Amino acid sequence: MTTTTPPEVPASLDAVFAPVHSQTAFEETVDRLGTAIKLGLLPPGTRLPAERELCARLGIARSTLRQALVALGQSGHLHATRGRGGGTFVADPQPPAQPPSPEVLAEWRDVCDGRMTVEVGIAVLAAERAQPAGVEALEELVVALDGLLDDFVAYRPLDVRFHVGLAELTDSPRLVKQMTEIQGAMGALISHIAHPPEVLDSANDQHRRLVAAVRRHDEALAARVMTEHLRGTEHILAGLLPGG
Amino acid sequence: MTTTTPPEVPASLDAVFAPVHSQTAFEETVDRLGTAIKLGLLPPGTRLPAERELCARLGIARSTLRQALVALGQSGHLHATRGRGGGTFVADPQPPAQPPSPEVLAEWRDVCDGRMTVEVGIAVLAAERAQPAGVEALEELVVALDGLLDDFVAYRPLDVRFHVGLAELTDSPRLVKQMTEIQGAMGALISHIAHPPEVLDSANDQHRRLVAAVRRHDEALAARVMTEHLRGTEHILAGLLPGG
DNA sequence: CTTGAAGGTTGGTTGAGCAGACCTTTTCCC
DNA sequence: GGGAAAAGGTCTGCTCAACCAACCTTCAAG
Repeated sequence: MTTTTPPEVPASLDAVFAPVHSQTAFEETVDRLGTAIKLGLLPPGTRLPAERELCARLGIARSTLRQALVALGQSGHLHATRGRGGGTFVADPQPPAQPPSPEVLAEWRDVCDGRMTVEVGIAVLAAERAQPAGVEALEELVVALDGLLDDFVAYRPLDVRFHVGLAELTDSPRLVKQMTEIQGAMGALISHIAHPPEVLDSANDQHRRLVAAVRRHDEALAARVMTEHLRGTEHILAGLLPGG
Repeated sequence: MTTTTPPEVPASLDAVFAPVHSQTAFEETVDRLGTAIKLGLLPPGTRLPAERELCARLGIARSTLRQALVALGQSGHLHATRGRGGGTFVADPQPPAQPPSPEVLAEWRDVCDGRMTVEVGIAVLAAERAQPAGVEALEELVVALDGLLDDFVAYRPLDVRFHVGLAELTDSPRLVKQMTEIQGAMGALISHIAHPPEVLDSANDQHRRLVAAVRRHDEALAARVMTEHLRGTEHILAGLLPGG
């Protein structure tokens, strides 16, 4: 046995030893359904599958699912009616969005960085693989968005659909999931800032150019337009939030 | 009340209702430490912090941490010595890597797609923000890698360091975490395929060009080189794995 | 006005995780 | 040589999330 001291763990590996946060089934369920509702993936009035079916699909016990449904009911996002023909429905109208918590605000730059990489990477991959059918669906969304420039509450769900739709062009479940997650994180940030029609008009113009680049399989252009598109939001946030 | 049937959930939202998999603290700990070891972030011989300190850092009970340490000990990745001056050490040498499971193989394309977006996005952001000091660290890694072209087992950990180092240039904890995760997923795929020196030489040449692009803040070029770099691995995998 | 499909309720069981005290081994240092 | 200190190893009891399996209540379709 030598007397050399063994190498200790360097400080650069803090990430490995960061606190673990074991997410319970209840928490993940609330999170998944909650973000899907807030993003407009489950529009107001939608009827969820019956509890007995849903808990089977989610792979959790019905009691656990009910905890989540009750929580989302108390926050006003869901309501349930009993008896035959009843069910659990997405509330219409939805409750007003909560202002972002200090923790969310503290890491807004990190969220934007995550969005930048995910969206740019997806834009490139989508440009590489896009099929005409998928591109046309996006073009329809762009047209629809043009009619909603003065109503951000209506604009936003379609905007989410556009970005998720872009991810779907990559034909990769993992990327679709990442996109919805990052859009959910962004939603908490941008739902409380003003979006004048000029801004949305400019944003949708970028959508249009992005679709054109994707259709032509121009990956570099798609990346550039997407960068510009996201930078717009970042600049607005930088002007309004701390640390900007 | 009208008689219009409420909108049901469309089939396109399967992702929202996919099974939840509540990860326990034990599982996440094994996963975190295990991948850090397998990636070489914790090199053989490294001494981990004492159990009492580590469980505090991880925010879990000592008994839970010990479960994880015991598990990693049984798989041969860790070994512990008792008494003053003892501790828990990363095993040297490490046990041979396990062949990838069928589940991992089944989704290898999805993993590669995830890697493509994460790495390309990070390359762009790194090119935008890189500081000279960080770039120099990467250049040193490239030089070191040049000397290991005929020894993949030694090459790989430094390769991981290179890519994680690139992520660190973005100064975003979230992106560093994503990079380590995707590298861990890749490790399971590529540790069992042949890597002749010519391939590694070519790969490291791409590293070199990537660093040059990052140093010059040439985002488009960085994206292009990174795409080429990753495509190399994909082609090799496509030739060896099902569904290629 | 029955019946079936839906949400709502209850109680018991299991197991992960926690807390903390205690034991054993080994080395450092007076 | 003999503590004292520092490390891993063990044990016990508690809490609470999650599960399971019934059973109850409501109410619209037929």
